[in-house]
Amino acid sequence: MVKTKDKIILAAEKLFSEHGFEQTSLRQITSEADVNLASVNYHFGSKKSLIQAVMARYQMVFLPALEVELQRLAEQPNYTTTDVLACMTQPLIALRQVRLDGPVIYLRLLGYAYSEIQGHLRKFTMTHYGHVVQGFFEMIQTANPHLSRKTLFWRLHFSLGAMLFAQVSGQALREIALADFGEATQAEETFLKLLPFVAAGISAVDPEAQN
Amino acid sequence: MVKTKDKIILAAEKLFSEHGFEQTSLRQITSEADVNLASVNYHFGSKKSLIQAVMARYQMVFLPALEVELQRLAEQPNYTTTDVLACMTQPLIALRQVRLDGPVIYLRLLGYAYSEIQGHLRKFTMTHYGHVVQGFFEMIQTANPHLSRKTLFWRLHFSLGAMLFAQVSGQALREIALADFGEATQAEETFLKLLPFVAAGISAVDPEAQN
DNA sequence: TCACATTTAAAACGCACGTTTAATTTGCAG
DNA sequence: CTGCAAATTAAACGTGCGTTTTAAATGTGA
Repeated sequence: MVKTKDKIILAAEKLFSEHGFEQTSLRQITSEADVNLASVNYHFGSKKSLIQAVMARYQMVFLPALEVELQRLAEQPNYTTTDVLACMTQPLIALRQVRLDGPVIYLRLLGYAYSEIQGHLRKFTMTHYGHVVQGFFEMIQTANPHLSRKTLFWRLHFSLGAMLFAQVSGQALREIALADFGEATQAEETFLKLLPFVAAGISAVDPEAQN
Repeated sequence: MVKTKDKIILAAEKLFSEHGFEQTSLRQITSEADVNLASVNYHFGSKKSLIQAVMARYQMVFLPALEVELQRLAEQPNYTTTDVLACMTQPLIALRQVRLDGPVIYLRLLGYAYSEIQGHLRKFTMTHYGHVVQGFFEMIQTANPHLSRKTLFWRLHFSLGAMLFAQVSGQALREIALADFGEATQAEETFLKLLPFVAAGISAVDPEAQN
């Protein structure tokens, strides 16, 4: 028998990833989960806490796995931007342990988390996994010694934006692509197409560096 | 004497660009504009119509100006991705006619429009200015004959995502950058930093093209 | 089986929102 | 000045939300 708490989590993940956090009401979630409305507040305390619980379930798998991959690469004598970015693929695949469609779900949740409650997720992530994020940044810096920290900071966030937009708008974009020139794109394929784009963007020569 | 309708538009632009469309209530707008709550529905019919009016005011300046720039470049024997992207800078500056801080306002509005009401803005833009968008796409294609339409489609939307994220999260990111390593970034500077990133990402070699 | 803590259930609360109504004020042509 | 349309105002409406309350049902250890 499936516990009420688990039914809520599963339904919340699904609806949050499809429509965003604020656009999803507790009534939709409890209806989808086939549980009573009040049980969310009983088991999680508030909607905000439910959101954090949903995110934490994925973060606690993804970020430690990312840390392992980064440390492995850090032992190499040298590495490229692409190498560092590729460290994310295995941890993403590891999210299948959480849920069969975990990788897709997580990327979408990330997108909504950043675009809706910008500050909260970043604070939570930095508090619990700040050293992983920091390490990632340092390795990108090592792979691109010609770039200033400031330029790198912005380019990493441009990359984040590209990824989040692709995930959140992914379904709509896939439909447009299909209608415009009849080529379908798989959800997982989007992330693979993203990597060379982001890698080239990050490593681009900085025009300002000539100053 | 400033008309009520104009006071509403000015206040709405400001608040929409700061907090997004859905996060901004009509009560906030009418309070900021110092007009009666009901006057929005009297002058614009609905909140949705107000949003469209706000967006249209910028689109009708930006997109025709972009068309002019693109046509000028198209007459050249050849051009690069950067050249095509640079066509956007003058039309952005032209938005100062609409409002002193028009360029910044417009980019932020774009960001929220895409992340909140994804379908609507695209539909509106394509209906009224579809040929401009189409022309932009074709010129990027011409500048990158080695890339498939599918790859180009996704990379252009990655670029859009990078820009929108930078604008919407721009204020928060600027504060983080300042706190993390003490370097301030101007709002207008963000767009300039974006161009080389996006240009390199779009023109990157496509690993899939080897297949 | 009994007593007690845990969990579920139905209903209501208070709040903020976009919108509508109806009355009043304002602007202006004849 | 008069009369009428346009504009403004204050108040209320209906809806959906997250949350709380109170009672009933369920599970559990002695």
